[in-house]
Amino acid sequence: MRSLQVTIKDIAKQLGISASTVSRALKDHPDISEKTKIKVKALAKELNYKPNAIALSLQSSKSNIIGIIVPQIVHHFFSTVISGIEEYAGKKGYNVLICQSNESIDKEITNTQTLISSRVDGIIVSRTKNTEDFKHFRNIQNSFIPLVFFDRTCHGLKTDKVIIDDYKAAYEATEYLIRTGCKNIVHFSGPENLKISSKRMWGFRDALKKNSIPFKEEYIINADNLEDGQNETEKLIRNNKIPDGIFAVNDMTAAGAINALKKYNIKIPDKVSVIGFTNELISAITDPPMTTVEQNGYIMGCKTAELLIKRIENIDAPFISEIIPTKLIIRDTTKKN
Amino acid sequence: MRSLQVTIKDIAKQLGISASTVSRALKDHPDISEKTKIKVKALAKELNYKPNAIALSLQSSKSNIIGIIVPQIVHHFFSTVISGIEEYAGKKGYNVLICQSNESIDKEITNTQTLISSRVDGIIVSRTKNTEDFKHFRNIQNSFIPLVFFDRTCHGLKTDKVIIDDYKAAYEATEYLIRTGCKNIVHFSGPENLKISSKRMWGFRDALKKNSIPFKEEYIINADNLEDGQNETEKLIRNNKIPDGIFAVNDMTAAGAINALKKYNIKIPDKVSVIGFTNELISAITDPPMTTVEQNGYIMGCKTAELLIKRIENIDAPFISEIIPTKLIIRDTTKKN
DNA sequence: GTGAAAGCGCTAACAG
DNA sequence: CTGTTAGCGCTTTCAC
Repeated sequence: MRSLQVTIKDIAKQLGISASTVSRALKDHPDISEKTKIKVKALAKELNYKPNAIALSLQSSKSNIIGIIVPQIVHHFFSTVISGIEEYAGKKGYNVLICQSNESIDKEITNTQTLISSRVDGIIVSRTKNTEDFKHFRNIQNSFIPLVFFDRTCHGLKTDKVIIDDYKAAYEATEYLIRTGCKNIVHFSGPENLKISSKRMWGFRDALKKNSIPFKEEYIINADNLEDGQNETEKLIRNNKIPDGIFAVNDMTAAGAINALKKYNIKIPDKVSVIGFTNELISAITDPPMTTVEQNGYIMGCKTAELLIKRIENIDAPFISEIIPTKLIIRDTTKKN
Repeated sequence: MRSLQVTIKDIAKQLGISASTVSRALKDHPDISEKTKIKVKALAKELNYKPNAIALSLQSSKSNIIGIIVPQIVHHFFSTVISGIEEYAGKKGYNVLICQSNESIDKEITNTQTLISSRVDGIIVSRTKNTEDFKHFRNIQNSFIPLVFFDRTCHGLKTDKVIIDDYKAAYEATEYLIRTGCKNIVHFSGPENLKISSKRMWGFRDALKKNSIPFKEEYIINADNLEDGQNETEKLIRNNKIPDGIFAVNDMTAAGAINALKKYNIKIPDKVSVIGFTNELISAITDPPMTTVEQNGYIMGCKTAELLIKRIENIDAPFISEIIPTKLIIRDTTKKN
C-alpha cells in the first residue's frame, strides 16, 4: 500500500543524481544546467510525478488549506457563499476543507479542533444559532490561526468579518411596505441572540417608528422556517388578526406565509404584502414571485476569502468589517410604488 | 510566524523526557507508567497541544481527507449529497476537501491534479456535462487513489459508483402520467452524452412504447434549466402544440414549464400535467406544488462515502454499483390516480 | 553546477 | 518503563 506515488528520490535514483538537484531542477533554480533541467522534467512527466503537498506543508508550515465551518451546506445561502470562497481561494492557490455544524454547538467545537489539527492556514465561520460561548473561537485565535466570520458573527471577538447591513436592509424593506400602503405589518423573526435576526427586527421596528406606526409586541412573531411561517400565518388568519404586510426574516418563512395566505384565498399583494430575505432560488419560484432582499452570497464568499487570505499574509493588519451591499428585489408579493 | 503551535518536543523538553515517551503517553501506550501519562496529558492540555495532522499524514501516508469534485456546490442536489458525504465521512474520521468544476472540463482536470497532490485518501466525483475524455480520471486510478462516482458517472471506467435507476424512475414517472390520462407527453431532456439524461429519456420512450403510445421525435425537447423550460413550453403553446403532459429532466426545468403554462392561463394539472426530477426544495414551493422524483441525495452521499471508505480500506474488493431507490412524490401538478 | 546533511512533527523499531 | 535512531518527502543551507 505504501509509496505508490513517485517521489523526488525515485527520479534522482533513476537519473543517478541527488534529490536536491531534482528538487531544484523542477523549480527552475538558476544554478542548475539546462541539460539537467530538461532531463529531470522529462522523467518527472514520464513517471507522472506529483509533488507531495503534505511534505511541502510540513516543511513550510503552510497547508494552503482554508477551513470553513457553516451550519448547513445544503442551505442555499451558505452554499452560495461557499461557492464564492472556493472560487476565490482556488485562484489564490488555496483549497477548502468544509465542515458543517448542523446548528450544534458541540459539533462546531469538534470542527474547530479538527481544523486546528489539520493546520489549516485560516478558518472561515458562520456560527450556529445557539452559540453563546465563544471559547472554541478564542482557541483558534490563541493558536494564531486567522479567523474570519461572515453573516453570523460573534460579538466581542476581534476578527475580520463580512456582513450585510441587516438593520438597513430590514428598515428599507419595511419602509417599502409602508410606502406601498401597509399599515399593519407583522415581522416573522429568528432567534434573538443571533445578531442578524435582532438587527433585522430592529430595522423593522425603527422603520415603523420613523413612519409613526405605533409598535405592538404582537407584531413580532417567532418564526424562521417554512412550517413556522405557514403555521403562524394561519394562526393570525384564524384569530382574525390578519396583517396587511408581512416581513419575514428569510425566504422560506415568507414562502410559508404565502402558502397560508393562498390556502385561505387571501389575495397577495392586494390584501397582504409579503417580503422575504436572502433572495434564494425559491423566491423567484413562489406564486406570485416574492419580493425579497438580495444578500449577494457569492460576493460575500469572495470577499470573505479575500479578507482571510490577506490576513494570512499579514497577520497584523487592522481588523476589517466589510459590509456587502444589499438590494430590495421587487417582485409581485408587494404592491407597486 | 513559525512554530506557533505546541509540539510534542515542547512537552518533552518541559518535562525533561523524550519525545517518544510523550508520543506514547498521549496514546495510552501500555508500556508507559500511569504517572508519566498523567503528567504528559496534563501539560498537553495546559499548553493546548493539538497533534499536527500533517506530520501524521506524512508519516503514515494517510491524510484522512476525501476529495470531492462536483460541477456546482450551489446546486441543491449536489449540496445535499455533499452534506451526506461530510456527515458519514466525519463519523469515520475523514474530512472533505471540496472542489467545483463549474461544468468546465479544464477546471475538472486541475481539480484532480490538486487532489492528487494533496494526497487525499480517495476521490468522489460527479462529472461535468461535457466530459468526454476521461484521461484525468484514469490518472487518479494510476495513482492508486480510490475513486467513486455518484450520479454522473463515466462509462467504461472500472470504479464503484452510486446511482439511481434513472431509467426506471423516468419510466415510472411517465407511466404515472399515462395512467392519469395523459396521451400526448413531451420530455424536456438534458445533454445526450450524460448518461443520467439519456437513461431518463429512454425510460420515457419505453414507457410510451409499452403503453402503445406512438413515439415522435418532437416529443423530445432539449431543455434542462428554468429558462429553457419556460421558453420551450411557451414555444409549444404558441405553435399550438400543447401537450397534456410534461416530464422534465429536473425540477428547475419543470418549474419553467409551470411558469409558462400559468402565464398562458393553462390549468395545471387539468389541461397539462407536469412532473419534475430530484425533489429539490423548489418543487414543494411551486404553485401548484410539483410532482417529482425523490432522488435521496443525502442517502446517496452517505452511501458514496461508505463505498469510498471501504475501498480505501480494501483496495482490492470487487467494484460495486449501488443503486439508491427513488420514489415518485405525488403533489398537485398531476391528476389523481 | 551539484551533493550531503539537517530538519519540519511525528511514530515505530530497536535498545537498554 | 523510557530513550535513541531513522525516516515519511521535500527544501535549504553549506560545502566542494
